[in-house]
Amino acid sequence: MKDIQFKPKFYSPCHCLNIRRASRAVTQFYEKVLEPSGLKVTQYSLLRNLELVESVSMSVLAKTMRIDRTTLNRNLKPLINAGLITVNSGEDSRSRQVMLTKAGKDALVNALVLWDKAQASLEAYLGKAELAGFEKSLSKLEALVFVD
Amino acid sequence: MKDIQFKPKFYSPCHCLNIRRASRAVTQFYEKVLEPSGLKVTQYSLLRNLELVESVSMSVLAKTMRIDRTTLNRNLKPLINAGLITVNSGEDSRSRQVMLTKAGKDALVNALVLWDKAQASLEAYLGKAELAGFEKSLSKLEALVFVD
DNA sequence: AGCATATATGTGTATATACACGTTAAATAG
DNA sequence: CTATTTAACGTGTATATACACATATATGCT
Repeated sequence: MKDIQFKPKFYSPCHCLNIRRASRAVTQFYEKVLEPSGLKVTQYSLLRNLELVESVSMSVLAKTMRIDRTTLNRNLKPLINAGLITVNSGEDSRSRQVMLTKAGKDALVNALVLWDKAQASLEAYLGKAELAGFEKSLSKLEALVFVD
Repeated sequence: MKDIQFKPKFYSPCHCLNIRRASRAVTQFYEKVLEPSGLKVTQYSLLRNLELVESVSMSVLAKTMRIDRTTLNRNLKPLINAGLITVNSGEDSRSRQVMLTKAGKDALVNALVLWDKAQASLEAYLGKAELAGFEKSLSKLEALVFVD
């Protein structure tokens, strides 16, 4: 990580835009680091969650990952096409059980090193203390979903 | 804003996912408040930026708003279709000048009240002090775009 | 003027996000 | 056991995001 050039900060009043811009920047940073693995950060996170369980239904996975169910549905598509996960019907013939393939596990192992690097870079960049406070706020903001 | 139910926080290590989830939550919150105006928060922000100038080229607008040029291009489409903005060629016949229409100005006036409400809610929710610190971190993270 | 380069923009493609709506199957009420 | 309700999904549609690539025009150099 080389010299950081803090560009002059233009006044931006909208809290929503502020977090969206930062979210894009952080995403691009992670994507760049993860790029050699061929995985997007969203895809990495999906595989990462699947690693922890034998198999999960889509609803449960969506709830666990706190993303919209229909978004999850679409996000799984590229992983299916890439052969990194499989989807089968469970006992409840409505539900669909998602699980990692061997290739998926391999991809994950490969990406893990890169992800670690991105995480460490970010921690060094912002500092552990500031990052901790920052993420506490993030956590609170996430609960906005439940507020009218 | 009624009682807030802080759901049990599941451990989520990835800094990138954390900000992405929070960004989604904040976005959904703003969208809900802005909904009566018929504008998305992104669209509101575009109109808001156009309010400040007679007309701007796409590149300059993208740079000002710190969003990708090609993203801007796509984001303007719905506003053009809704008749809220117009796009004309400037003196430099490569550049395209964007400007608000009367309808666009009206829509903006209408949305402003709602946006104010959303802003105030968020400030009350997180608290001015915490929000200030939080946005300082956001600003730093935004600069990640310039980091290798 | 003529050519190389830089600038301003659009498009193809792929992913991400989420609301509204529809379908199928399980669960429950009567 | 049938009818209604609930649960688990998928899809249509629309927006957001961004990289790679293509096009047109302005600019600078010789």
